[in-house]
Amino acid sequence: MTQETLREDMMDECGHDGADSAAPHDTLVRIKENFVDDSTAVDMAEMFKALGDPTRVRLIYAMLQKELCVHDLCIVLDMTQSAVSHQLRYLRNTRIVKRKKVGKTVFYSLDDRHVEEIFAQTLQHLKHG
Amino acid sequence: MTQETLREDMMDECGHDGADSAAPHDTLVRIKENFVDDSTAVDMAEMFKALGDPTRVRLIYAMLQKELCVHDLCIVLDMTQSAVSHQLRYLRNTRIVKRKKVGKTVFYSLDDRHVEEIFAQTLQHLKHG
DNA sequence: ATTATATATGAGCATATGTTCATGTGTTAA
DNA sequence: TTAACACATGAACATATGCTCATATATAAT
Repeated sequence: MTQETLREDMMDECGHDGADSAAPHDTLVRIKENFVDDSTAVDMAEMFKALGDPTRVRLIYAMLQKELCVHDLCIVLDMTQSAVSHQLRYLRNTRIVKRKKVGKTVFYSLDDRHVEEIFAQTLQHLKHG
Repeated sequence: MTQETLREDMMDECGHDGADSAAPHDTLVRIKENFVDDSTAVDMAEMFKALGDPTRVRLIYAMLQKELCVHDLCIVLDMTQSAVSHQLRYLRNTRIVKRKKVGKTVFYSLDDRHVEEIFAQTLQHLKHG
């Protein structure tokens, strides 16, 4: 066995199991049973992916200070309106930001207070390293 | 002006400025001055990017429960050793996990307590939506 | 020494991502 | 109605990503 997928029904014959260099069978079974739901993992990954781009991080930072329209976000980030608009759509689809239309102007703001906490924790992590 | 980059020196002539539909000049200047360092935004984005994949989310979830060797992580995630190893390297390069070698076995564990908090906050965010 | 085990890694490939360019939609002003 | 403004969006293109396959390295067992 070199590269084929390891399946649950192989756990019994896995020579690794029980050796003191790896976790006992029961432990692995328990971890698998208590494991994250697949769709939850996907949802979390999508959330992080949404935060995983410098432009979007900067957009969020700007909106942390104040609700802003697209035009002003372009100025603050020094980027084209198209690029900013595309990224705002991304953040909107992920429900990270919300829109408020006033005349022909559209204001964007954060849709969730948790993002601020996530940012704070991440900054802590970066300082630690 | 349709698509060219908006620059700071354009803020004075920006007709948008001062209209009640957008932030006044001073506010934008202040936001730009207090703005995130570019390299900080990049670092944060890289951190989030590292968390922004279902496989890596699942790896982290497994290690939240217990330090585990590569072999056992393959079993828990039901993925090939190569795929898991590649992703572990990614997480290692981002300093999210650390290695501990015992004989020919390598144990991986989380290198930072903040990750747990970030995951908790993110779950809160997902529930809210 | 030879073989087996545990993990790491380079190359290749299909797909995803982020920006630009051009253009579309909706709203206000003249 | 026409023009101007604010924003949205599809197509295209270059780069990045995540997996597989084959193979390398390192340690242990025979």
